[in-house]
Amino acid sequence: MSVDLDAKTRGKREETKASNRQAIIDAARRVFAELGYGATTVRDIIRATDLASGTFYNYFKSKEEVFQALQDETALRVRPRLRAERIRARNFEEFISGSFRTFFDFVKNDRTTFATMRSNHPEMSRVRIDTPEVIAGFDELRADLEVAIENGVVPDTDPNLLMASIVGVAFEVAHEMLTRDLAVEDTAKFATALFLGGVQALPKRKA
Amino acid sequence: MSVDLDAKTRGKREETKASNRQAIIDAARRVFAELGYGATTVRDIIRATDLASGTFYNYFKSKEEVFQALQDETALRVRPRLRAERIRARNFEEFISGSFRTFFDFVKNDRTTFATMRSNHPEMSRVRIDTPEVIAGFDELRADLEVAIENGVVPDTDPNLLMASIVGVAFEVAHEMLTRDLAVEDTAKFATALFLGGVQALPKRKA
DNA sequence: GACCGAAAGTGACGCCCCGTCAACTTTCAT
DNA sequence: ATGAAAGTTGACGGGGCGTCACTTTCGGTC
Repeated sequence: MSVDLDAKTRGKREETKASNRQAIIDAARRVFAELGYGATTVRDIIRATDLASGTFYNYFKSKEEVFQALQDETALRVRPRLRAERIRARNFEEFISGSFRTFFDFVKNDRTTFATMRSNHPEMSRVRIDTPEVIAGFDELRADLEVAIENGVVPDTDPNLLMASIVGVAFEVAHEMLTRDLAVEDTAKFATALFLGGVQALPKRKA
Repeated sequence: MSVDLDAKTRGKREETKASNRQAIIDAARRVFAELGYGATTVRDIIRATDLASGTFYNYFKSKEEVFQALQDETALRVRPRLRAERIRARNFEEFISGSFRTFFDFVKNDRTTFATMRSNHPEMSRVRIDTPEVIAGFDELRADLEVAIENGVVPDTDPNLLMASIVGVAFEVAHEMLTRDLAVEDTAKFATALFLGGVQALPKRKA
């Protein structure tokens, strides 16, 4: 149905264009997961599809760019959940705890994505890439933090530093959670307590 | 003098061995800084010395391995400073604030190293690699945290989660500090306040 | 339905990097 | 002085890179 609809709506041209792009992204996801980001080549990716090597470059400039597309796909799945959680929150505690719980839950249920997101060489290095979609997600978070500050729920502190702290803790603690197979709930409680206690003590923002 | 001494002590053999190794590491530092980690090749590094390509492989297996050596050199410079600061600390507040101040100070005065440490593709991705020396530094920190917990200065919480949080905040906030050219003192105050306030609220460790 | 121009796919090509290895040079102990 | 061990060298086969001339596919026009 939807294929027919797509075909009629977009024509065969656009149709295969979209499906080729997705085929490359899907192949990349598989290959990255298997070989690790550093070890995989554009050739590995294209070999995992039924396209020719030249075709790859009609869609992406490099493996970095496919990787970014993958990141964006991931961010696109997580962002709405985080946003929903923040909207539901009735105070700063729910804001923080809901965000951490949602993020850790995603990480736990999607280890592979998170691992690919973080690791170049398995077990050895960790990477985090900021793509437009990821940046947009961070901006959204910062905007909400600023609202919390305006409402006096959070002291008038530097929202960017606060955001950086939250992000740093989220990623690093998530890694620890996976390494030691901790429960999402406990991990979220830890991170939440740290920030709820800590935020009250933060220094006032400078002029 | 020291060259002669070295020559006599170790013989010409060991002498040039050490100097070749260092030449490669130094070249790597320059090339990484100029091209970024991802873009540099083993050939780029070896071309920046007066050695032949084959010689590289007598010293390192890959560019990853040189990179690790660089990381270790960095860790070797920072660790003693952090350790000294921790030993000087007379309570948990000094422990935390001294560590953050020292680390941020290092980052500020050594932007290039930190940038190379963190970035593959300038402005886009960030990487942190755990080499033996880095891991040893973390272990040291965790051991001191455990002592603080035993002494009752810090609640009986999970030291690994606490360490992950500190590390996450340290790196992420340092990045923010560089990006916006914040003062070391202010940045350290922020991070310190967050943890001093937060630590008291942390959940008790599970059995 | 035949025709044509544009869009997309193809894979061979030239370039460079990879890690190895046989030949060569240097060191050092005798 | 000499020979064996340690270390250096760069050429080599294998492969990935990004490009480009050529082919195929699509869709609008008559």
